[in-house]
Amino acid sequence: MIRAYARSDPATSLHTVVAMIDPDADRPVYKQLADLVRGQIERTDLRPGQRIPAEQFYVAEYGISRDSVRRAMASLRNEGLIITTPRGSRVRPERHLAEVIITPGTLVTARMPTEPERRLLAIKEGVPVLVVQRDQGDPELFPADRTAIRATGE
Amino acid sequence: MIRAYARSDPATSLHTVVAMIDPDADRPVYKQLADLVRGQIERTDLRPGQRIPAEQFYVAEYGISRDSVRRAMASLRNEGLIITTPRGSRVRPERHLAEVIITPGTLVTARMPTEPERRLLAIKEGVPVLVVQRDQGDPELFPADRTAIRATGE
DNA sequence: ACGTATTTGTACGTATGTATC
DNA sequence: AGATACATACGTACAAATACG
Repeated sequence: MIRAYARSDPATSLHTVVAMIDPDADRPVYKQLADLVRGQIERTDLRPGQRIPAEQFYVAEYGISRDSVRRAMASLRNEGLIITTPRGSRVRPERHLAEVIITPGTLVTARMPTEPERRLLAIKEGVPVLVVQRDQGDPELFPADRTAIRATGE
Repeated sequence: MIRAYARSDPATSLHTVVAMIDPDADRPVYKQLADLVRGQIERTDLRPGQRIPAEQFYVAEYGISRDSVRRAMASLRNEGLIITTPRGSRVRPERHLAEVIITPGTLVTARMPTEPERRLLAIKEGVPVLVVQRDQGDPELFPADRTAIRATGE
């Protein structure tokens, strides 16, 4: 259960329900914040491409440490839900997937790229690679945020 | 380039080449350590299933902070290279993949599971899910460390 | 059964660097 | 130049889980 309190803004007379974070809960603070922001993304309260509040916002809003905020954001990055740059974080934009055709016999797996592979292939955190092993040759790697695999009859 | 120094152990008369970490290098300390351990895993100096030294070992060995060690290990976890429990970390054991057969038309993508999905499906950090979208029905999820997709003619 | 040691997990603090607006 | 925001890196403290004597 997510705790909340109601807040009124005297300037706008708007009432807002603000989720709370309970430092004494069983779930760690940083996971509570991750859950909260993940929920906002899944409900599209935060839409693809939209800016996510700065770390300091969450520090001030919930009275938690920057460390906890950063660990929450790291979780969301690793889930592929947000993208972070030194200018801030955004909800990951909608994916446009190019299709790669595979023929019968082809084997497909997925794994996370190593950090050097990420740099080499310009892959963001939280994005797996599809590993396509065709009958003979070496496995080919495709970033999963740009690629879908389509099976054909021949 | 990884810097190193030679060390002699008077008790055993063994000479060892020990990699070093340069706090003044362009590459961050924690990435240098991640590179170092990743290399040991790729060269199978550290084998699948084998115990990885405790955080304190790296703190003492390289004179870096626990924070840096933990961030290096977090990187390797997110790359799916190691598994960490409250008792320590190990090189991820060899995968045994069950094959899932797909017929022509089927679409396959991959993404990282959310943290709640991970708990639900008992998926470890650094393991993507394969998303199999058959002609009609809902997408099915398969943990990529237990599943390979095989395309067939019909 | 019980305490102890080991190891990772969480959470706070501080400081400084870097990139961008 | 200054403000903003994230990145790195050091420190501390205590909690939780597990293995062992």
